[in-house]
Amino acid sequence: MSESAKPRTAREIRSAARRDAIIDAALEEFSFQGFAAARLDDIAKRAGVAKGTIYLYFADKETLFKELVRAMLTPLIGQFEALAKTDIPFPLLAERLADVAAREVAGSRRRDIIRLIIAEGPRFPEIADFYYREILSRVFAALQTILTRAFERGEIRHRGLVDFPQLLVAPVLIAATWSSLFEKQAPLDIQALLKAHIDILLDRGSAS
Amino acid sequence: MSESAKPRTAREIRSAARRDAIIDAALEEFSFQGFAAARLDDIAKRAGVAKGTIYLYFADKETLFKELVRAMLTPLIGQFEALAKTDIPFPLLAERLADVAAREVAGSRRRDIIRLIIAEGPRFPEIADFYYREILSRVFAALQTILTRAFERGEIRHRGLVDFPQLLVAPVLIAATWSSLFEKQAPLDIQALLKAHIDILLDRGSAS
Amino acid sequence: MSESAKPRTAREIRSAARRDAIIDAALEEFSFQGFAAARLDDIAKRAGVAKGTIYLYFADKETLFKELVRAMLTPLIGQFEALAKTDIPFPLLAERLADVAAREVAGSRRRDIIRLIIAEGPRFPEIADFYYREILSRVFAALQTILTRAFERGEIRHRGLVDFPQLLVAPVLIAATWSSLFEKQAPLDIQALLKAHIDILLDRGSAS
Amino acid sequence: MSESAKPRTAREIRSAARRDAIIDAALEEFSFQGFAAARLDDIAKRAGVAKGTIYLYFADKETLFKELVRAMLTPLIGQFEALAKTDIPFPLLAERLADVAAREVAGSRRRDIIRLIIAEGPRFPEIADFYYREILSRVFAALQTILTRAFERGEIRHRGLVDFPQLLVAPVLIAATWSSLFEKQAPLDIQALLKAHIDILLDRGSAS
DNA sequence: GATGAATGAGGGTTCATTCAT
DNA sequence: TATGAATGAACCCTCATTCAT
Repeated sequence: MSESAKPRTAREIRSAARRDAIIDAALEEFSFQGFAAARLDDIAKRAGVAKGTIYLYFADKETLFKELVRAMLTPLIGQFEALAKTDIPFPLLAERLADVAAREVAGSRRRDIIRLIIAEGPRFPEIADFYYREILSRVFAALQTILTRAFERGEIRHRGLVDFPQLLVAPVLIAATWSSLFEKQAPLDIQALLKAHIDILLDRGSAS
Repeated sequence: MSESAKPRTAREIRSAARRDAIIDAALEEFSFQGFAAARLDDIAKRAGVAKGTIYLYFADKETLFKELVRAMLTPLIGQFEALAKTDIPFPLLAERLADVAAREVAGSRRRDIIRLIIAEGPRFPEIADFYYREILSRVFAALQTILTRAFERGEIRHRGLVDFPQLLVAPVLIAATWSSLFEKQAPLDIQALLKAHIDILLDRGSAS
Repeated sequence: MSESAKPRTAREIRSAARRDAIIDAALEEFSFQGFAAARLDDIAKRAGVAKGTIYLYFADKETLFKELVRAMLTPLIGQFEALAKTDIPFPLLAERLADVAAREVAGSRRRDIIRLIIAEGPRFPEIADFYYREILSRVFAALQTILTRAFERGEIRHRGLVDFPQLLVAPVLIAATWSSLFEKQAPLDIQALLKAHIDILLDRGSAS
Repeated sequence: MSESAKPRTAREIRSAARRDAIIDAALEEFSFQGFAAARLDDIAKRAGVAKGTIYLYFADKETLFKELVRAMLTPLIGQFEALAKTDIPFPLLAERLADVAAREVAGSRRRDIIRLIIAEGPRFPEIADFYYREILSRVFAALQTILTRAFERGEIRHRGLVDFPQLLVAPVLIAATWSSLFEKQAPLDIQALLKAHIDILLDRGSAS
């Protein structure tokens, strides 16, 4: 989870493990309670460390929050950009993207990060900034490449998708929030939802 | 804004106005700060009343929050269900819905309520419950009626949309959150986004 | 103790009384514990208020400390400058000053303030600044006037006293700190000490 | 700086050096911050040792503080008592004392110890006790011998000085605190101040 | 009803002290 | 011996809630 160079000594390994444990616990607490309501006491307890220990790894609550977001999102982007570079037919690519999205979204942790960013973004402009700069802008740049190519090849029929790649990912966002909030009331089959989405975009499997 | 029976006496009118002022102020503060970080002091100041006055209208902070969500959402639903009952062609209906959504979404207040529900839902299951029961389930029931009819009439070509009405509204959600978080970094033309969405669903304006 | 205009309404009177009670309690705690070791909890308890109440009157611990010093010292200076303006013979004036000093010094409160300034001055340059600007510089200006006049009249025989008025007040300082620290080990007769000091300066009562 | 028997082995020498380094660092930190506000972390850093190392040499923070005071003051007294035993004329002796005082006072370290004792005395009665017993009482005993002899020889004309040796040292105290607190606002010529003091006591250099 | 001073529990943060390495 | 990561008690400050006016 930590993006820095692999630690070598026993102490460094334990230290990195602790840092990760704190980040994990923080994700759990922050995403359930929100930033303000989460208590460092609870995070410490969940991470199995003393309250003061958190301050050996993070300057304060806010820094912990920002590091958490950074740690969760950074690994995503490389994986995604790699996928964008492959020159496979769009229908195949779309299905792979849907697969990854469904798994990443279903994996409760990443879904909660998305919720956290939506929830706390206005109060932490740096978070929104970071997220836009490091993640969104790169994701959308890659998407635009993919979609332009697909449109030129005739794999998709609508310019609108090229202009608004948001339309491609919108169902992922709704799936993430829906399953986060209404799982109890009305569970959602994310895989099927995304499949239907792709079918519509590719205009296949229609009608009868 | 208050949904209760119209007040009659001068005192009742003043009282209702105060209640509304508090709710308005609360929306402003809650949606920017989140529930936990918002301060009753600030809400009172913004509403132009003393801190203690809030307790004459709401039992406590949590109750104020729930009443706020209820007050903001309840008026929406009637308006929406009325629209669903009209038997106009789907393309026309879709455009009207997009129009309403764009305006309601652009109107910062409602967009912030959506963000609030996403943010605080997990900590206030009653809010999520209420929202699902009173709003979402009714919205989706209406949508299903509309979409089924449209599908049977051949106005839309994909069953998937009938099974997952979420796909119809997903762009509204992404427009709401995007404009709430990234207006500064990359403003979004919501009207154009929704128009492109409808064009894709109706398979019109495609290609060249 | 508060230097502001006399409060009039019942609430204002109670409010001013509370402020004074807090200042009194703070003096007690700060002068015994020092700034860092003093606990707001103890100050509140001693003042008979809740911890939070202190923050209604003072922005934080540091402000309370500064206000305390200001409140204790400000009333002193006027009284002293008035004395300096009277044109009585120096020997008489010196005795009156000694009297005031002995009483103010013996009055444990002022003596503790002096100790506090000595103790915390280096860490609170603003305190040292304020003390020098508002108190010391004015005291020494007045003293210089007094001593110059006395020297010209032949009431004192040494220029050195005019150049270093500190020599006039040095015994007051030592009396204050001595009685604050070593009362138990070796009580000091402050009145007699100051009388001996004046006798030396005036070169009277010498030898047998 | 350590008063214990000279260490012999290499290890003992290193150990004694460390102890001294810690004491030096502690003096610096304690005298600037006061006992409560000084941080062992900073002392360790300044001494160039790890935090835990301090506990190998001192039981706890309070013990370190007391040892520090003891270590700084003990060497003073021997030097002073030696001076008292010499049978030189009082005017000469007084000038030598003034010289020593000016140098010891100007040397920031000792001056800060004085400030520390004044500041922390009430909270550490043992410190005040120790200081009175080991230093003050012996200093004043020696002074009384000196002053009695000087008075009997006619070198000074006032009994008061014999009864209150404090009057002899008061200017040293004021010089120490003044230069510690108000160097910036109004620097003090300590040598000249003490010279003027002696001139007054010896009744020389008077008038024009 | 309306006010806002007062309360005090709660949480973020610091730091003396310990102890495994 | 020496280290410094880890601990957790303690303290400043905030803020939801109460209540006398």
